[in-house]
Amino acid sequence: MQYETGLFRKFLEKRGLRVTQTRMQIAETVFSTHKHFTPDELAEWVRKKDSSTGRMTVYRTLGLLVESELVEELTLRKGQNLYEHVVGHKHHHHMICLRCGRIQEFSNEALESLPRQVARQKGFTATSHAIKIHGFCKACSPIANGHRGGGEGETVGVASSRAQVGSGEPSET
Amino acid sequence: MQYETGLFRKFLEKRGLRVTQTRMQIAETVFSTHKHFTPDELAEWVRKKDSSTGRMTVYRTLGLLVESELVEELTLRKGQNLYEHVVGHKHHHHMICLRCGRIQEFSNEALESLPRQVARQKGFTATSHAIKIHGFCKACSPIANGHRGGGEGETVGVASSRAQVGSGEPSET
DNA sequence: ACTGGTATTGATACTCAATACCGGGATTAT
DNA sequence: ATAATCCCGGTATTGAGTATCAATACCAGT
Ligand SMILES: [Zn+2]
Ligand SMILES: [Zn+2]
Ligand SMILES: [Zn+2]
Ligand SMILES: [Zn+2]
Repeated sequence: MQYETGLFRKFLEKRGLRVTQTRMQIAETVFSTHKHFTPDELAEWVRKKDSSTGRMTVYRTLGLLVESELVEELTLRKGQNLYEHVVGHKHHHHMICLRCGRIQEFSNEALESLPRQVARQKGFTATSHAIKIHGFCKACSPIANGHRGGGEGETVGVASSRAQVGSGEPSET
Repeated sequence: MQYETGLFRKFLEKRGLRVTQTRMQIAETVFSTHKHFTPDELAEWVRKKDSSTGRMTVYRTLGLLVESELVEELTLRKGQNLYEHVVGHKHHHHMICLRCGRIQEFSNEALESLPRQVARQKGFTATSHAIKIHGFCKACSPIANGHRGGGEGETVGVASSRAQVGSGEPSET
């Protein structure tokens, strides 16, 4: 985490931006966890150290963190966006459970190189890619079995949020 | 297109919903093209046939079309969501140009089977997946070459919308 | 230390997409 | 015909994210 804050500091300096305590405190909070989080959750965490920190500043700093490529913006669901700290965390993608909303990570060698190649073939220069898998997690698969797809009156695809931020703390590691 | 409307009709009946003219007209409009569209664009198209059609009904019917799995909801960018008619259109994924915003489609055999397998290994039952590639399209690649990534004052990643709905008509095929 | 100039911050107001709600109208069943 | 539903479309509301702006913090030079 020392390392990440160093990188962010360097980024700010290169941009001619000031290294303020507020910014660094937001960054530290982000770097202190590898959980996915929303801007509002982050704001809440930050306010435990400095209750005066405004929502706007959190949004702006988050923007800087994304530009510096130390944080990634995910687009996994509607509602508030999710972000994650990516330094020191193996590049990965996400599986989203349609029933409980839990988000699971995975990574695979072939899935990393292929997209880039396919793009190249079309004259497209890929800089990044994101893979999103929808379905049912281990716990929910048994329940959901038997009736998927089609048009039953069951309404499976709900619950698309919640169930993934546990405590009110970023939680180390 | 005859075919798709038939499927939608069947879906409505199975659900005990009424097959109304408004609903079918919205569905027909959707099925008459394979372009990506926003709810408001769709509403505009539909109003060329029946100017009294309300925005709400378009949203609701679009919801039904998604539930029936005849239409897919994409999550490619911020702002208004994009939708596309998927029946009779080879399953594919998307490349989004960071400069001009153009969206290009692609498909690849290996990329179809792999995600499902990877998910299975983790006890996850995949029902669908989406792959999104960011980068620079053929036209924009030369321009963008030389300076990507890092933290220059260049601000490359703009223009994230526009440039993909040409006419005010759905346009056959 | 003082001063002038710039960057940062946070409250408020605003935009835009999506949803909730409701009353009137159409359709179906009795 | 009458009652019970379902459908429709306008309006109000929510919710996430952005723009604005005055006050403050910071910095460099004196
Ligand atoms: Zn689950
Ligand atoms: Zn992740
Ligand atoms: Zn382009
Ligand atoms: Zn497409």
